[in-house]
Amino acid sequence: MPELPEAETVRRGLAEILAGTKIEGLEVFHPRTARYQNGGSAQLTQQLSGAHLDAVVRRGKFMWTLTSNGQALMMHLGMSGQFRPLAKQAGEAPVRHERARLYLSGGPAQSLSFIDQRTFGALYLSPTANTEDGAPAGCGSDSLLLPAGASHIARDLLDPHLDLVKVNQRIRKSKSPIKNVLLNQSIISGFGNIYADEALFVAGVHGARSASTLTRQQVAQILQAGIEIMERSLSRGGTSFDQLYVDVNGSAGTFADELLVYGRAGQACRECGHELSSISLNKRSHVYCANCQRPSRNLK
DNA sequence: CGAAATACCTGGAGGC
DNA sequence: TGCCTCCAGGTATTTC
Ligand SMILES: [Zn+2]
Repeated sequence: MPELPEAETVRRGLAEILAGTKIEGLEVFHPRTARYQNGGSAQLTQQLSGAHLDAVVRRGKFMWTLTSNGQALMMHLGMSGQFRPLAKQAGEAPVRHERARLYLSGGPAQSLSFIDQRTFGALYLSPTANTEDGAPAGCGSDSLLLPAGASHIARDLLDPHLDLVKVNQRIRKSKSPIKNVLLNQSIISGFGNIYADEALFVAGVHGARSASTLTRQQVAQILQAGIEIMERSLSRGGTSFDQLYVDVNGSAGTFADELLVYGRAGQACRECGHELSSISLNKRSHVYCANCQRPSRNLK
């Protein structure tokens, strides 16, 4: 499931494939992939044809590239999106789960396939505006132009312009379970179910605890754990838990075997040996160690 | 406004 | 072997 490290791995691959190229054509094989596009796949195809592409930028799990018509081409992986340069010719039948295909010139790839089993991913054009804080919109470019489609997304933990002090305060204003707050992309972006569980475990905080009951130091520990885990995962190409995630070369990430709690319910805690528990939080599973992560207060 | 519930989608896994 | 139900999850939308 693509979260920040997986999105950044893909962004780096996409940057080499897309930056400086021209879109010669576009085919959309599944209308849901263009569901956020005004006018749907017909408009997307029409407006992208002939467009020149700039750098590939990422904020949280949202990626985009600025186009020569003044918009941003948004590219979101959803939970199973993959971008693959498969050297397809126009008219060639789509491969399994291929939802859209770009035809390119001026770069290393003649085509780029968007493959997305669960169709939670999306391609669409969005207008842009300068960031309010005057800093670059995201990772991958110095441009301040932030797409409207990502304007509600907070800066992420690997963004040098993230204000950790303000984020810490904002998190502790919420009475919601801390894990729900971490998953709220308008407060802090980049976390998904995997890295939220991992960061909470490392910080020794139970995900069901109300964020407002946590100390500034505890929230700082969670955020610092998130930074370190995401950086380590990124250095290993991300987490390929179930093969739905691969990079632009089709390679899986290798961080899955370093996960401490995600997907390990019922197994022994790698810190203390206690059997890991799982509860439902926000309709998502939360795996934790009842010994290392106390529901109320915690002293390790 | 914040926050919670709901819908979307597909295929793997498990029960019978 | 086939059919059924449950589960996974990022995000936009709806509801309160
Ligand atoms: Zn433990």
